Amino acid sequence: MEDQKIPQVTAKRLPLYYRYLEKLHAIGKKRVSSAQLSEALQIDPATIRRDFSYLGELGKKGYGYNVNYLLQFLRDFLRQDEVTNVVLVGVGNLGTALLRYNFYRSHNTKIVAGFDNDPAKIGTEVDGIPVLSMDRFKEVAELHNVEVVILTVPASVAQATADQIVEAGIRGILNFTPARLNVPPNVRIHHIDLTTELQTLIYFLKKFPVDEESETAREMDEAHKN
Amino acid sequence: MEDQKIPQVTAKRLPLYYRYLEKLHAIGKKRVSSAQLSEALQIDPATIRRDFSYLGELGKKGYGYNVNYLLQFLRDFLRQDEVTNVVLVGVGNLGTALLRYNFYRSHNTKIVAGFDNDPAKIGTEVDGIPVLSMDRFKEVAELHNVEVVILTVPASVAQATADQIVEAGIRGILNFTPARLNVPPNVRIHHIDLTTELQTLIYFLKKFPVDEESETAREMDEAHKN
DNA sequence: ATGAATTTGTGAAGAAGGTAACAGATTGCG
DNA sequence: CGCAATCTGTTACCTTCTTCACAAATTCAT
Repeated sequence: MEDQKIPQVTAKRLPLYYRYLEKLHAIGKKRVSSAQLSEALQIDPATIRRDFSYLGELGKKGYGYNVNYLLQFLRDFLRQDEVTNVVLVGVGNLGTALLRYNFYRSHNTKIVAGFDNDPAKIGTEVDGIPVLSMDRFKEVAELHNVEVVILTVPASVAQATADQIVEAGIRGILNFTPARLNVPPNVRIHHIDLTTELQTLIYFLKKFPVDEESETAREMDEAHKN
Repeated sequence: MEDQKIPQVTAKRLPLYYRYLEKLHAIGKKRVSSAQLSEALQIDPATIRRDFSYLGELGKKGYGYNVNYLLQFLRDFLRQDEVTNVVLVGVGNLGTALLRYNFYRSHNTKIVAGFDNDPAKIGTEVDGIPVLSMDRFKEVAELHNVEVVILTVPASVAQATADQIVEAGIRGILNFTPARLNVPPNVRIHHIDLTTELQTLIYFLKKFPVDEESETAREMDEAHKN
C-alpha cells in the first residue's frame, strides 16, 4: 500500500479537484495554477499545492499544472474508471430523492437497487431502479458485488438494519440517519446528519450576528467557516 | 460575546448531545456519565468532558451529569426555544424530499416556503408548505425574518441564485449543490456535497481493503474514521 | 539572450483538535 | 462512619491540518 500517508482531509478534497478539472478540460483549458484553483474552489493555494504534493510532483514551476495530465492522474488515483455498485436501504422521502439523484452519470457510482420493507413499495421502480424486499438484500448485494450502502431508514430501525447489512458483508455505510451506528471496526461509516448541519449553521448565525463594522466578527466568521 | 472560544468541532457536536439528552430525559434517566454518553454517541469520553467544560462546570465528580440540568443548559445555549424560520430554494427531487423531511417537529426549525422558477410547481404545496416564484423571495424572506436558506437548485444556476438570495439579506446557506459559492464574508455557507461524500467513502474502501489479519489496516481505518 | 514575472514544492511554524492520565471531589456500600 | 469505587475537569502531550515564506525552476516579454 503505497499511499497510506495521504491525510484524510486531502482525500476528501481530491474529488473536488477532480470535478473542477473535468470542467476545465471540457472548456479546453490547458493549464491551471494553484491560485486559479484556489479562486474557484475557495481553498488556500498552499493547501492545494500541499495536497497535490502528497501524490507526487504534478506541477511545473513557473507554469502550474497541466490540466490533462492532472486530470488523468486523478482519474487513475481515484479509480474513476471502475464502476462501483451501491444499494440504497430505506425508500422513503429522502431515499426516493437519492435514487433519482443519479450519481451515476457523473461519477461512476451506480445504485443497482433500493430496499424497503413496505409491501406497497416492493416491486415498484424508481427511475428504473427496482425496489426490493430486505429479504433479498444479501442475495442481491452479493450478486452485484455491492460493498457500500446508502442508509436512509427511520432512526428507530437504523441499528437493526445496520446489523443486517453488515452481516451481509457490507463494508461502507453512508448514514443519513441521526443514529450513531455500532458496527465492527472494519466497517466504515460516514455520517450525513441533515438536522445537525442545519442546527449548527443556525447556531453560528445566532451566536455571531454579523455587524458590518466589526472586524472581529469577520475574522471569527472566517475562522469558523467550513 | 462570551462564548467565542468554543471550538468549531465542539459546536457541531452540541446538537448531538442535545438530541441524546432529550432521549434520556424521555425515558426518565436522571444522570449520565461521559462514559455512557461515549458508548451511545461513539465519541471519546475525554472529548465529551472537554466539550462540556467549554460551557462551564456542568457535571459533578463521582456522579456525572444531571440529565435535566444539562438538557436545560444546552437548550438555552443552543436557543432551542426560539423557532427559526428558513426557506428552501429549488424544489426538485432533493428539495421536495427535504420539504417533507420535517425538521420542525424535532428541532424548532421551520421551513416556511419553497421557491422555484418552474411555473408548473409555483402555486402548489408540498406537505402544506407553499411553493412560490423566486420573484417573491425577498418579500417573503423579509416577512418571515428568514436568514437561512437550504439551497437545492441545479449546479448551473447555483451562483446566480446565491447572488439573489444574498442580495435579499440571507446570512446562512446550507448548500447542497456541488458549486463553491462566492459570497460576501459575512455570509456563512455549509456544504453538503452528496456526491463527494459517497466518492470519499468509496475511495477509502478501495484504497484500504480490509484484510482480517492486518492490524495495520485496522489502525489506519480507525485513523481515517469520520 | 537577458531579466522580470510566475509558480511550484516544501521547511518551519502555528493552529486546532484529540486523548492519556491523574488530582480531587463525590458517592454509595458495608 | 470509613473506605473503595466512581467520575469530573484539566494539564500536558500528541496528532493532524493549515499556512507563511522562500529557494529553485520555468516562462515570457523584449
